[in-house]
Amino acid sequence: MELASKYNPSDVEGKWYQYWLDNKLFSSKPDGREPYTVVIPPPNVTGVLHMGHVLNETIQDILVRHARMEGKNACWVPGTDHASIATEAKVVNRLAEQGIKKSDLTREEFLKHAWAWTEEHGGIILKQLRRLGCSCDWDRTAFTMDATRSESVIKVFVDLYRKGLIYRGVRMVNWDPKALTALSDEEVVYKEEHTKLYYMKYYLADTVPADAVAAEGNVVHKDERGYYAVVATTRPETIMGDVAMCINPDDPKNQWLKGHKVIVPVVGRVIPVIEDDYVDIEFGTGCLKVTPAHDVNDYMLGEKYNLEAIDIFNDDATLSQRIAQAQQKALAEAEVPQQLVIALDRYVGMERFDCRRRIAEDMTAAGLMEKIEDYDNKIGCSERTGVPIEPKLSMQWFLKMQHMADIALPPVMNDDIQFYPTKYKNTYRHWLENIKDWCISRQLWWGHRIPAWYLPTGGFVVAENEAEALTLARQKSGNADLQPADLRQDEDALDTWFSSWLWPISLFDGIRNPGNEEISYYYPTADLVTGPDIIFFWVARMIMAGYEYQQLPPFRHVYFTGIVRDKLGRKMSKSLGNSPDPLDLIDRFGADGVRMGMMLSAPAGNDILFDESLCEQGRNFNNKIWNAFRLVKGWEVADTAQPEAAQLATAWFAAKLRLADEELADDFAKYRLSEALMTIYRLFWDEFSGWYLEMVKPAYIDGKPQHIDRATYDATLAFFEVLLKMLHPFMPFITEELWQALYDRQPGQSIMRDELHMPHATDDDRKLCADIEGIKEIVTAVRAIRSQKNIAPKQQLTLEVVADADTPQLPRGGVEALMKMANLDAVNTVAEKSAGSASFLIGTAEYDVPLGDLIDLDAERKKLQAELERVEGFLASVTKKLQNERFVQNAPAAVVEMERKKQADAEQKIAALRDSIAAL
RNA sequence: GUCGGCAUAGCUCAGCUGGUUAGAGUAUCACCUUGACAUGGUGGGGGUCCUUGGUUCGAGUCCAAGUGUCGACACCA
Repeated sequence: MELASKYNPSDVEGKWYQYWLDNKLFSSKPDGREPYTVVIPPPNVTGVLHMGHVLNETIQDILVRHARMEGKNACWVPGTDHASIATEAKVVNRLAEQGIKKSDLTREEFLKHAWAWTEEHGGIILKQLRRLGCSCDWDRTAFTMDATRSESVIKVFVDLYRKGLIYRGVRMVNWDPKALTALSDEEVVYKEEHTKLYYMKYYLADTVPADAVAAEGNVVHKDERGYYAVVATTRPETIMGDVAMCINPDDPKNQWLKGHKVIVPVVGRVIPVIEDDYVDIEFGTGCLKVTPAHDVNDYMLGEKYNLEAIDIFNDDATLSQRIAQAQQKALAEAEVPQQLVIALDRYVGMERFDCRRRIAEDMTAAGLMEKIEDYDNKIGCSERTGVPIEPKLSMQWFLKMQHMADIALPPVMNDDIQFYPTKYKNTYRHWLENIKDWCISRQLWWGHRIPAWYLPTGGFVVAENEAEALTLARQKSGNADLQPADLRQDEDALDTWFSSWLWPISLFDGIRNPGNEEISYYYPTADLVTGPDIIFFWVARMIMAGYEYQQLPPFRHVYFTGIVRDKLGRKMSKSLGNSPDPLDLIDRFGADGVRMGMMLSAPAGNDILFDESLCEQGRNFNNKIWNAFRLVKGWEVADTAQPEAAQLATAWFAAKLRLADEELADDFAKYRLSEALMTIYRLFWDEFSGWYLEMVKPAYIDGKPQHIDRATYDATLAFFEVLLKMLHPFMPFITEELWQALYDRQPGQSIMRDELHMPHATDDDRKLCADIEGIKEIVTAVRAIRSQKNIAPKQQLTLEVVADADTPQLPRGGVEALMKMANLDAVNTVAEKSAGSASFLIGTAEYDVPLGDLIDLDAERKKLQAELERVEGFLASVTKKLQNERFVQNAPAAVVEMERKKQADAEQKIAALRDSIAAL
């Protein structure tokens, strides 16, 4: 078999993926084995693969393939999310490009377009996951809006409503004026902005007695128009909704305002001054304008003091006609100076930020603005559309969360569900302890429509379908003649997360069909791999749903990945253009190379600084494996006796593999996947290729490679197979390719199903590995001498072992191995080191290499002198420790003993070094 | 503002319940066009473990304060 000297991933990756699919190697059915279940965090149905996915999906695939090779029944369920608001926004945009406005379409027409878009773009990302090698059970592919999932969502809504956990009511919600929908608190992100703080004049509407004004501590404003209070705000346009001014009753500056009335500038409405200790005396002037319709805290004040809420905006955050009406009403009720009033008609229909600019200008011109200052503020914006949200009073559906928090907090706190890294337990607890009700209705069409029907006479019923709704409606209204057409279904859809919180259950049909074989077998799932940014959106809510509907956690472990950043630490983003296209990377480095590049620096929970050079490292590793394979498969086998060196090498490497397996098991148990990969990387590159293969490799005689003995050959292939299996979860493609080529395989066989079970390592294994480490140290020392003296690797040298009671006995075959690895012609035991030789110490054992003319006495002396100084320094620190009585008294005997040994060894080394220097 | 994480080689990070004058990968330097692999081999250099105190016989590791940095949450109109 002729093999190219370079591994070419594109030749093999597509081939083996198809092979895995053809042979149904990813598919899982309940059986007697232990299940290992992972549900994918469903990507947006119309999304495309980005680096964050690559990280996330690679980790899942590693865990799944690892479990599969342990003999578990691994089941990784893929699927996509309908992403209500994001997808609807995309569809609206696309329609806009075609000149179609959403408002011109009926719900049915719009949904037709949305489904068309979904079918056109849906599933692209799932295809891309195949390029990455993901071993999902594709027959199970689900969608949050497919029939099973949709029915599950509706069933849960009805159930929660009937339990009294879902209610409908008017509340202050986060309104997205671009998407024209309410949002949950979690969908609001705060952005730092440079804004202005406007100080506006609110003139007194009545007379203040002179003594009240004169009282000490008051800060009084007065101009030719009279007395006025100053109110600071970032949103001057909202004065149109002002219904009160509020001061802190203990604020000395504003005592004179108590019990009076002020005039809202521009608007002309006369409003009372109320008192509440909510107001911060230190902020601004201590005077707060109260606009209950447009601020959460003002809403609270409005409730408390029974104030009217004047909604000044339309749904798209343009100024409503209502402001003009309210002004007319106000002006009719009280007489106010003309100069304080501007007719509000001019602002009607204006966009909110235009209005802010205009009203600030108008007020300044009218002398109603005291001053304007720069101000840094954090503005709540819609996570999806990016526009500032508008607090708005609105009728919505809510889920009561206290009960959910009560069932979801304990299991995480007591580690029934384990978080990696554990720091997220704090974040989780904090959120659950301060939880608010979840606004679950969205003014969108793309999503699960709320199963509530309104009766013609008022009131509503909640039911799983129209027929059931009709029955309930007839009962409720007492009108047995009620017809379907008399009922009107709620127009709103549910929050996307109201379907994804059921994902681990609904994927196994556990909502519609409780206790079925699949849900009983696969649930709880094993590991969830996701980003900490959706800990509240998704993780916490899945835990709630899990306990509410299965009385069990949805998963046992949560692995939080970090954010993928570029090598400068910047978040990858489209606008920065610093995000590589994963498919392009796969084309260039192979999927295995990209997976390795991703995993090399991805400790759980830390952000990862992604650098293409890591993929290059992955590709190089592939090439290394490939070439090791070429070497081994190129050997010609003969039935000759196994050399002692090879006997030793095979025994050693077998032990090494057992030890490595234990290390890997530990890494996997702790989810330290990048460390596991690094362990295998070094095992393959350094130990196997660098040491083992070099030890057993047949020599060349007269330019011809010798044959290898069968025992060594067989052992080597077996080692290779174990290494491939260890590596398979990380690099599925090359390991399959080589596993298939290593031995004759039956059709349909795969490394994926070739379980890896290693015997435990023993103390003998550890001893043998330590012995080999000793040999490696000697080899390295001889190589260093070559390097320093510029002696060609081909030139043979002689090693002398200075015999001594402490000189370690090399294991059988050790000398032979040593000679081969260090290219020695002999290893002689001597009583005294030769003159003109370079010497070195391994532990306390002394070795030297006679160099004849090549010896540079000066350099040698310098080297030995430096070493002597180092050891003397070391000895000094050890001796100091041992002279400290308190150390000898207090430290454990074993520690003291070890220090004594170090002292003795150091002394011995020093003596040997002095001898060597003298001998020069 | 409240809470939390992190700070170790140029870079990215290990370093477990304190106990060899601190390790890996990568980068860098020197040498090597050897017969699996130059996407390679061999060897080398590189660290006041953020600062200051404390506990201890002993601190990279534990405690406190500070500095820097990142994040979560809460926000002042």
